[in-house]
Amino acid sequence: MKISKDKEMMDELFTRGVGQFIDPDGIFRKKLENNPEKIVIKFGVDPTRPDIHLGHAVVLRKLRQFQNMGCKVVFLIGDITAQIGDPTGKSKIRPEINIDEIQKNMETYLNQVDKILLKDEKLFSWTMNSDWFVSINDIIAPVRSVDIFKEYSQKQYGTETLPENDIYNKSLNWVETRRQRNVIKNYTLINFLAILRHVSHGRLVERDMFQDRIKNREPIFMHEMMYPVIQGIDSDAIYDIYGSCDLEVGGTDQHFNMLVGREVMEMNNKEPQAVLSFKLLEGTDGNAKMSKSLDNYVAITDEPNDMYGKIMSIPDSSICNYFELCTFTPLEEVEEIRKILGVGEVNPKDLKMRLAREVVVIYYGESKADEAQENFINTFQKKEIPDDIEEVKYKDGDLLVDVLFENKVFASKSEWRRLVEEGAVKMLSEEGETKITDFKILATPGVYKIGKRRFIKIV
RNA sequence: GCGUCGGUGGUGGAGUGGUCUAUCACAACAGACUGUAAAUCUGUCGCCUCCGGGCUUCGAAGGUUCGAAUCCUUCCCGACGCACCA
Repeated sequence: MKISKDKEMMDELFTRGVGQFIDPDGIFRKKLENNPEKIVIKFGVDPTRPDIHLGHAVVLRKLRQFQNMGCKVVFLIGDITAQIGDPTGKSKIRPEINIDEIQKNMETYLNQVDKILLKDEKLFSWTMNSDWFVSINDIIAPVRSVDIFKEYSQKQYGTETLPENDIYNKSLNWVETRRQRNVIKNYTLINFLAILRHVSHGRLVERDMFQDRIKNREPIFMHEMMYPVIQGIDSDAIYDIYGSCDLEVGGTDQHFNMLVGREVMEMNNKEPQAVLSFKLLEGTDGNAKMSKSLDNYVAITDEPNDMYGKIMSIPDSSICNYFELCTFTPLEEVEEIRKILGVGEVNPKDLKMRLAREVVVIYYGESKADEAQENFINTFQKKEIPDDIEEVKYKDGDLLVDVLFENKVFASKSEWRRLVEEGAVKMLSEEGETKITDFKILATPGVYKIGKRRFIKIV
């Protein structure tokens, strides 16, 4: 009985939310069954986007399941690769980001991860790919530029002591941290070229998005083509540092890159990693994938009310996917929901409310979820004033426009003018709503409603 | 290196001397309606305004012109072709 239950769990582990699972001879699965505590799972993290949303959560929640079985999860912070820009999706070259920013982003990221993952030393670790792609020379050399920089700093600050974030100090720091982490390997140009010997041009351009670009006569830059190889080298490095790299997880958009990792490991005579890629969660607008730049995401740090509301705004067609990818609702039940929805005998709104509640429960618990549900019903179904509203201070004689503009409630005064003309701004009181029609009205304390869902309290 | 074509608002993509803040679509925002922040319909969609208007945008910098996104020069970036060949 127990065995069949375990098998069921195992099956779900490799199917729920999964796009593809590559584990040719079942090596990974066998190891998971026999020595889960020896397994190292790699997960690449983008240090430019510190907010974790439900799309990432799909992967993270799966990682947690592996942790529960005793596997170690290693976050790979792609500080170098972030500067390259994964060619997936947009063709834009990403802006350079500096070390401080990465550090800050990673701190926020790792704090949020607490909500889902365990962080014991045995089950969790992280590393950055600058640990093996950057050498000290990259930071302090060429010597000339450092001298120039020193000179400049001294002029700027007028002292002999350099500021804390001075590049020279930074490089010393860097040596320290690097020593602490005890990284063995450095990838030099020679290593890199040796690996590239085994990677053909055809292999790299075969991916759809490059083919599309070629067809559309759009540019493909060399550094973008190298991206999968570099990501593959990461796996190789993790193997060296942690003694193993058994599985890499990521979205289906990462599938190709992760497979290249297998090849790199193979050519270095290592057991290639298994690859588990996840279906992409669509955004709240129902199309494309959830992403911060498209602003169609639900962050796992969103307030319960917000989280609930955002999920309520997904189109009906996304309900089932969300159930599968974002909740613990058993798969048979999800299937049932799919059927019911198809027939149309249930109001999709009710299913969506259940969905929204279940997701909030995962991150905030039952009581908060109930509160959020109640708040939603009150605000949007009964049209009452929500509980917590952003507050903004005013001084006597201030115009309402200025108060709101200075607090960045909207981006320009023209926007305000438009909203007023459209009758979108209302002052709320005991008696009901009063539409504001004069855009030069003086600010008075009270609750204001802008559009359907923005509330501002002036105090 | 030579040649051809191209670089436009959040995105895609029109416009090749005045009527251009720039057609259109998507996104976004608002109003109506509803089953909800879904769908649909309507409107708005550079900034500032004493509502008369003023100011700023079409890769960058100059120039021609009464007037330039549109013409010229130089530069930057890309696609394609030719040449060169380590």
